[in-house]
Amino acid sequence: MSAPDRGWTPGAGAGPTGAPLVRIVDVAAAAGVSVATVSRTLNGKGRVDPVLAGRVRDAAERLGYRPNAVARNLRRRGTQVWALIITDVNNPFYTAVARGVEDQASRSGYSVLLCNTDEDQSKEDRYLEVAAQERVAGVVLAPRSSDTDVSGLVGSRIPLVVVDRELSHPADFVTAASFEGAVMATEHLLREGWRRPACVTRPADTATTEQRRLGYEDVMRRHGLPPLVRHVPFHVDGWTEIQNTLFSAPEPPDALLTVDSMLALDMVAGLKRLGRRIGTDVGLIGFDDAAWAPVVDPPLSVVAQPAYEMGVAAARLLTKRIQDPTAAAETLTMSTTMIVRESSRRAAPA
Amino acid sequence: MSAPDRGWTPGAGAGPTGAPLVRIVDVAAAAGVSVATVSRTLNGKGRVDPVLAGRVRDAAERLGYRPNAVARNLRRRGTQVWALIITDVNNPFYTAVARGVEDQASRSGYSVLLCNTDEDQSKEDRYLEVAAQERVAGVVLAPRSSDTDVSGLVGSRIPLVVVDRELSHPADFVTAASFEGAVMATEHLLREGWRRPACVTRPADTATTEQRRLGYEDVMRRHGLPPLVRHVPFHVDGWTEIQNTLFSAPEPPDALLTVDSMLALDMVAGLKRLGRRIGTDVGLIGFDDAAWAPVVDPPLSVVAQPAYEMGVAAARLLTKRIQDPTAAAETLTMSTTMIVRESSRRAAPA
DNA sequence: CCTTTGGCTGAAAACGATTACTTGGGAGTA
DNA sequence: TACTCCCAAGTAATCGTTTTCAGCCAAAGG
Repeated sequence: MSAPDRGWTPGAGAGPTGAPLVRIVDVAAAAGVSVATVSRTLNGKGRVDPVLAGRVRDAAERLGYRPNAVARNLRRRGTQVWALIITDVNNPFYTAVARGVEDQASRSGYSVLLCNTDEDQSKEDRYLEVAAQERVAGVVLAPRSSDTDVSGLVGSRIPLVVVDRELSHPADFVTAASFEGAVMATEHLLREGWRRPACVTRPADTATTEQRRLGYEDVMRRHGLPPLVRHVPFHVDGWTEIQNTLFSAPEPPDALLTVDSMLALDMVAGLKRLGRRIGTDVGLIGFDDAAWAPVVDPPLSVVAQPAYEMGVAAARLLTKRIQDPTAAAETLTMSTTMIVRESSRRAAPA
Repeated sequence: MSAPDRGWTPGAGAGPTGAPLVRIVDVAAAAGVSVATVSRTLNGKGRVDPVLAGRVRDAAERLGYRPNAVARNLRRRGTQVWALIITDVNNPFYTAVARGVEDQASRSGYSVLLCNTDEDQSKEDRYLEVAAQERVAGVVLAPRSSDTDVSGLVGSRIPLVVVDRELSHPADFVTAASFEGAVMATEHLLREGWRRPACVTRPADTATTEQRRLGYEDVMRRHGLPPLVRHVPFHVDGWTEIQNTLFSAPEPPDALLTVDSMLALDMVAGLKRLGRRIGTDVGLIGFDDAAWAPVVDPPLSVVAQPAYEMGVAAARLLTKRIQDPTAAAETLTMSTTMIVRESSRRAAPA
């Protein structure tokens, strides 16, 4: 039998538009074989006569056949695609994670689709739903908050690895030692002689930045100093808030610990506008070693996270999880390192 | 009729693993209606008795039914998903474009999946193939080079909008006035009194950066000056190359025009290491107004592109293209603006 | 009281691949 | 020669939806 007549013959000078796509039956007809043989040839499964295989490959080539992955995924009940859901493509930490995930994924034969939630709960919900309904092979998620609802993924039995921020739902989890990093940073500031370091952090439902705040407060308490903390929303110039509160108070801070690199950038710009010299009048240390950290004025001290390696680790866990969905959930905490540049050193006033 | 027996009853205390997913037939059986009625209810198409609709929604909720989008896409012959293929997630220009595309897409009811090709031809090929086979509703592509092969998309009749870099294949195209931007920047450098500005650009098959080089050379020629050009590969520290060539020559340049923000960063770091004072010994101006540009030492002059707006425009064109695949291809060139800070001003030596 | 109309409902046919199962022919053995 | 056995190729079931189409029932009109 040949393909059902669609009033159109493949390759016979089809019009500029509206010509139907070529399907496997068209290839089969053109090669004079059955669809099964075409499928087996193109997928390299089962034995097929070299002569027929040649005819099939010729026909496929000639007609410009492009298998419909949607149909294939339906039949195979699975894809070779992961979704990586992050909260901010502008944050170099997450893009570094993304590259790690991507590199490791392609070694295992998966493609990675990146979804940017922009710290917006409704966008995150939407992407989680898309991932669940499109039945991706797995998801790497940096959740907006620990209450992010992953029931869609769970309901669709989609393997999940959480990265950076903890989730209340149990799952494989890759993170960095945020608390310890903040402890290092705060102790460093005090050692340098700063007297009133403050912590500029993100909303309290962001797990990782809370760890950093807690690390800061822990050190302050041990030194008998009153903690100074401000929570700054995403998507605003953090400096405005800080200037109106901390720097308008009778006793302003003399140093700042920021929990991510965008906040650090806001502080550098703001302090400059206010005429405060960083490293002399005010100490500053941030999280994440962005590419620009060494060249700002003055070079920025940071607590660095192994972002790329975290991505690789997350991808490895996801591969394992796909192979064995029943294994117990693992948590991987990678260590942070402090990179001291000039912004946190206490220089003598000129 | 009820669902074919799979040896498992939905909601009847299924085991921890391996329990099949809930399908539409399961919902239909539980609600005592046909699958057609379930589909109509859940999609809000056609009239359905409120009582039955209630039973359906109850059953769907109770069983945790999650429609299989793969099957739906197959039947509907289409998705609500776009692919956005960019060459570098670490480049703030592209992430700004991505946010523009994303915002506009979601206004039109599409979800955007981001693919990062890392300036790697094989990765780009892979993602184009995935997009073509997965039959996404449309693609926004920032091509690696003008020879990027989009025949897969064309063959699968997938609407395409090209952004930033031109493609030899005809398609809707959104770009910025690179040539004019480079002309502005070069004339500005000469006006400030720099005598030997050089151009640090990317490989010659990158359309946009070539435009910038040409703009630079055009000005140099008009001023009767010999052009100084170096092409720097992606993924390397651009400075090494520049130091070993331009700055090892008998007559080194006294100013640099870089064609993207990562190159500018490399130059700032490198010139510092070499002990050259930017704005005094050497002038510097880059492309793209990255968030860090105002806070490096000294603040970086740039030619800014309206990246976010370019993304929005690309998304608009794609929506139009999807509605009318036959319309003539459009090209949109958005203007660039020069932001002069200190790095390009010629300060008197201290 | 019968017929027409209109609106819901359900049965079944797509969608386009993969793959289990069937079939037929050739080779090998008794 | 006849009977197995094996292997490649083809037939048809399947994946889980959406959507066409036919049928049924109730209401309305003649």
